[in-house]
Amino acid sequence: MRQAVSPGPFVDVPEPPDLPDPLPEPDVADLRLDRVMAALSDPLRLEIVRRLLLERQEFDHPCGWFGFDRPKSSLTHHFRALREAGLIRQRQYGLERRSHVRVDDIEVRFPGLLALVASWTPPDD
Amino acid sequence: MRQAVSPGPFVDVPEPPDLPDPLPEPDVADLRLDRVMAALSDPLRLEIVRRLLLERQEFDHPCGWFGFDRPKSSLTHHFRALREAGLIRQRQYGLERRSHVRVDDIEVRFPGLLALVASWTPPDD
DNA sequence: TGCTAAGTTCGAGAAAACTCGTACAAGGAG
DNA sequence: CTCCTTGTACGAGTTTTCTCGAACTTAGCA
Repeated sequence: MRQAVSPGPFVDVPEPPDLPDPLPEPDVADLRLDRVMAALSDPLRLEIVRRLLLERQEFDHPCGWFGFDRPKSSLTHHFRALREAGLIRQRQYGLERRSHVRVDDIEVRFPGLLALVASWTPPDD
Repeated sequence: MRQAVSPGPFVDVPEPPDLPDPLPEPDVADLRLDRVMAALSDPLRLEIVRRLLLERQEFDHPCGWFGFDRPKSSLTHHFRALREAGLIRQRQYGLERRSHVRVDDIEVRFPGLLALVASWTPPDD
């Protein structure tokens, strides 16, 4: 069923059971294109989603895995923006809060969008 | 050649020669995904692009054709945001300034993006 | 019992975007 | 010329977003 829903290049990695509950996030039916676009209008957030897509075979990545040179409170802000727009799902593992892209959900509602993000390259200026 | 570049459902309507020069706009190579996303993060602008796509067989549409109940200065603001992001091209015809989506350019740089906008429906709240 | 590490919450300052009124420019019809 | 229409430019007020420091929370470990 999962593959039938998302025939594109992005397929969710199957997850082991008994995971911690996801943090609050919008339901698939409540995803809004304008909100998603706004979340993806920031270069740092584009980079977060891009790298989550490229290295998605690894398990969910904690906030510090990206190596951004920003204060932790700034990162919290941007990850929350992505989660509240519905682009990523976050779960708490002990101290870490790990994230992954909601590939199936986004692909169903906005097919092809993640491919654009995956092929994005950060501006070099 | 044009069809080879853009095999998707969006193909530019051929334009008659001797058109007025377009207003200043970014070159195709300078289109930035984050800028385009920011331009499409506003519901009114999404609606503008959507309706330009749906009724693109008609000729370019002037600002007032949409019938938005907003001050003219607000509309100027939003149309300029779309043009500066590279989503629309604007030409001056006498008094009117007519707009159309840069379908080929966007489709080449961000394939599939316009399909998402075309199938968007404005929020009903 | 502390100590460290990951990340949050709060709040404030700065920057950007949105909205709109007003004044202005310029084409077209009479 | 005069009036009407389409739309711009400017500027101010408001709202949103971004950014970051400081204090706090919690898990794991020695």
